[in-house]
Amino acid sequence: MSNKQTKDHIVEAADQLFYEQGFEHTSFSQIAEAVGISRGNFYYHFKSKDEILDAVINLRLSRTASMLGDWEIEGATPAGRIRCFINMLVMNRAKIKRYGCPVGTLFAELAKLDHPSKGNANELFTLFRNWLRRQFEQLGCREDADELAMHLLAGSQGIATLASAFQDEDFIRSEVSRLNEWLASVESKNNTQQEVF
Amino acid sequence: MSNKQTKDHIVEAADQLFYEQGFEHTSFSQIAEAVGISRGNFYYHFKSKDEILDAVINLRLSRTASMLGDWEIEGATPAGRIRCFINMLVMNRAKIKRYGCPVGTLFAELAKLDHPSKGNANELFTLFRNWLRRQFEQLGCREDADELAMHLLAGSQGIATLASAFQDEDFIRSEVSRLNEWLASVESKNNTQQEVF
DNA sequence: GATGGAATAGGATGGTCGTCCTAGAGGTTT
DNA sequence: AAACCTCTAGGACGACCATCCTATTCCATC
Repeated sequence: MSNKQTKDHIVEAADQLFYEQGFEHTSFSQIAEAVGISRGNFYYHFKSKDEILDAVINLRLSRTASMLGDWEIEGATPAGRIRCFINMLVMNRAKIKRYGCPVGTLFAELAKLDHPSKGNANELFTLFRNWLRRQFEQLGCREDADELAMHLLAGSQGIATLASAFQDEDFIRSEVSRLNEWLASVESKNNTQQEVF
Repeated sequence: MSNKQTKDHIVEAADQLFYEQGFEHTSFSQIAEAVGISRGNFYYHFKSKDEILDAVINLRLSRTASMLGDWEIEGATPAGRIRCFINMLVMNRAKIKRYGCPVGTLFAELAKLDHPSKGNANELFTLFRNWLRRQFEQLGCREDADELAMHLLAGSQGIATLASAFQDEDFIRSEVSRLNEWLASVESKNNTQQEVF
């Protein structure tokens, strides 16, 4: 099936270009050039540019889901799993510095365009939010689990934004150690007095 | 001088539209319609769309600078002035929810486009960063003033991003009280033992 | 009232975009 | 070998965009 292969190539090329240049600013010609096929041939595989966007979002959703699945195994404890999330910032620091967070920047663009797929893109955030919430619940923070998840998610978004703005990878490192210390304090507060702020 | 007035009207209309829809997605026709002038007449006042963008950024820079000047008067203490910054999130919560942070979203878009004015837009961040750094210095945090300023700036960016993504104004409120408590802890740590974490 | 520059209107232009259409290449089935 | 389906190429189309051009209006100055 060269059909499936070409379709996947298109989605992967679009995924990368949308990340680097944004959705609106990426044209069919650019994707075609990246894949090595003709412009008009797109419409055999996709009905519209929006359909490619949805495919890209679905690709990112499934990749994110499998990454979260890996972390479930990698991290021995709930706190260790949350640290996997935090470490993602350091792992991807070079790309974050250049292009920002793929989740945050895509959502921001689609929100400005008021694009129909805005909601789909938001599922990426929800995926992380729910996963983090479950980890905090397992940590014993039943009441505040979702609030802690949101706080951590917001922290990572802010770090990515400023690291990109000031072209500063060291900032990522220092904020990540800050987050790790915060996580440790949440852990200890919860272990000792079962009360998490 | 109806000249100056028209020019200002263009910049103000562009400022608003760029915020609501993004720079690239806003066309001359839309700005013209908002101002009530003809499309072709733009080029008497501005040589290009990029020139309008620069004028918009300068407008935002001067407005921001005057706002920071106001806070110098409003806030009796350095901590009070920093609280002015934090409270901005609550004051503008409705617009942040709809369109995100004007500074962060503009920079994110220009960064993706790799636009020449990316650096100018970044000056907005620098304005806040330096102002906050000075406040933390006056608070007694000489060593860590810039780091604290960046941390707070990142916090506000993350809050704006997630509030917009999840359409949640309450999240802004809860994170703002978190920030205020954080600020109080920075204050007390610095007053009592001259050591700021 | 005549003159001239400031300001405006609106059509023309060239380019790019997403989309559509059609001809045909390649390989499988009958 | 003929019919057929999958896939591809590449040009055509209409819309929109930023930009440019030119005729015209407005208004102050003489």
